[in-house]
Amino acid sequence: MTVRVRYAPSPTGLQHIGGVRTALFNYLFARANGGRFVLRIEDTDRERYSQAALQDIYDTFAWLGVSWDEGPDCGGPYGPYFQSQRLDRYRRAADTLLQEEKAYECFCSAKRLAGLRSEGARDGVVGYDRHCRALNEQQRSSYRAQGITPVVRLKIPDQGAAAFDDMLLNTVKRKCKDLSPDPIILKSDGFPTYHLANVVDDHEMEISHVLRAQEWLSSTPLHILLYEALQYEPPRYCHLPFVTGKDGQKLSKRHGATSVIEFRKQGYLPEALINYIALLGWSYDDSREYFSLAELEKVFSAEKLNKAPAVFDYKKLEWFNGNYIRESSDERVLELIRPYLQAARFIPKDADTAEAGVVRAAIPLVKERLKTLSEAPGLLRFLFEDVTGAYNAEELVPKEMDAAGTKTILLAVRPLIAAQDDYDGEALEAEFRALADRHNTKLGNVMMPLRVAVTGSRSSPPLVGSLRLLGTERALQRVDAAIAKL
RNA sequence: GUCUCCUUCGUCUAGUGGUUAGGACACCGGGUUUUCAUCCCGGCAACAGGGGUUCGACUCCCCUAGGAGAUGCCA
Repeated sequence: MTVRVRYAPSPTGLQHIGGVRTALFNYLFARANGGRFVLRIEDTDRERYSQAALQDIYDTFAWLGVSWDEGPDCGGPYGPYFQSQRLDRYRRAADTLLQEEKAYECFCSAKRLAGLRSEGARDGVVGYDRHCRALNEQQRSSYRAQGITPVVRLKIPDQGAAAFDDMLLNTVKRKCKDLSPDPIILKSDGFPTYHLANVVDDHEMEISHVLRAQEWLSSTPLHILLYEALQYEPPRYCHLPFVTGKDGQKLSKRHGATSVIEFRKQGYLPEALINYIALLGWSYDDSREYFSLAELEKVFSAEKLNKAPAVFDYKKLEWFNGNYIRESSDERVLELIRPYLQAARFIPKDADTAEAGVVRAAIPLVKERLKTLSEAPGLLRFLFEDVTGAYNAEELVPKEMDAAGTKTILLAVRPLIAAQDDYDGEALEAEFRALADRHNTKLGNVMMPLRVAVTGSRSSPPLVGSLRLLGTERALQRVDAAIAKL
């Protein structure tokens, strides 16, 4: 059987970690099994539809490097891939069900339904009371004459059960009486609900496997009933566990960033996100966890999926990100951090400027210190801004020294720097060492005051390299400013 | 309330009847180092609880507890 899977997002918000993981697993499943990956836009909710959200779907996956074989942007033999352009098919399916009396029209007002819900909440009874199921043709005409457009509800049998075989959960069986009574499948605006639309489309698009989040598990029996009523063959289902925050609840804003675009803005690399997300509910073996997308496409297997929910660990993502930054070429890191430095107004928008040259030279100094790209401006600030106001005199003074001693050291360091022009790293360091010896102190007690003076912070990129990037003139100014503070 | 799913270190997980229960992140300690970071070494730390089945259970079954999800003219 040809594997055909789909990712079916609804363009109502930004692509978030959970959705992207579902998409990734579908994509990997298709790739690993020589199948096709389809993007289908489920834009049946006109209230929440957003053009920006649609664009975000395209942007997110382009950035991640995940592409589909068929979709609204690239076409394919099973189009259209916007559900809003497939309304006739849903209508036809609903009409068939109506004709065969497997569904019925319902004229209940939103108000009546809301009343039902609040009564239900009080009495512990939930769901529609099937009021319109008993309507006769005369009553229906009368409602229609009043200008009420009906919705279509599926008749859930009160006997029997719906069962399916989940790839992860094995046999799942639900009694019909435990299903929500007679759910709406076609709304009064002529649009289908998710239930009808996904069944019709998965069938027509010949989707073989549906990997989706476990939040759908409880409505899958309903979908099975729909497949039976429509006399379609259902696909193979695989309900993926949730991605949660630290508190075990569905990942949401209060846990931190959730949309991919936010991670992107914060300076995460796509390969880090892909690698980390792939490991949320999936594993390869007992030791390997470092994978490129291309490698995942080869080794992904649904048998290794986990059925327990996974907590999203921001720290581990950071660790992956730091690794991928370190593994990147200096040239790439330069390109990656450029926008951040531009946003900080450290370098102009033009690509090749003197400032860009300095940044290029700084990459080796900062690369292994970056967990996210957005940390770059902080590490390099001293190269672009005067930092003499960023610290106070106490920070200049090492623990085992006093202000006077520190001043002496800085005064002694000054001519060493003044004499530099090529900044031979080893030579300068040797001179600092000699100076420390002469003053009967540790190298650190020479370096720390100088570091604070030059970079404005007790932690910085390697000092000698930083001095070289700063240049003699500015370095001396800062040493003088530090001396003045003491 | 009802229905359902889930349960191995703090976190992600390996494990499919016999293991000193392995790895990674985090954390702690040590080393390298001019700070920070990288890197290296080491440490802490788990089978939710109770019953079975079995010569033997983390692994199979049942119950309990805890967590989560669904219960929309949203997906």
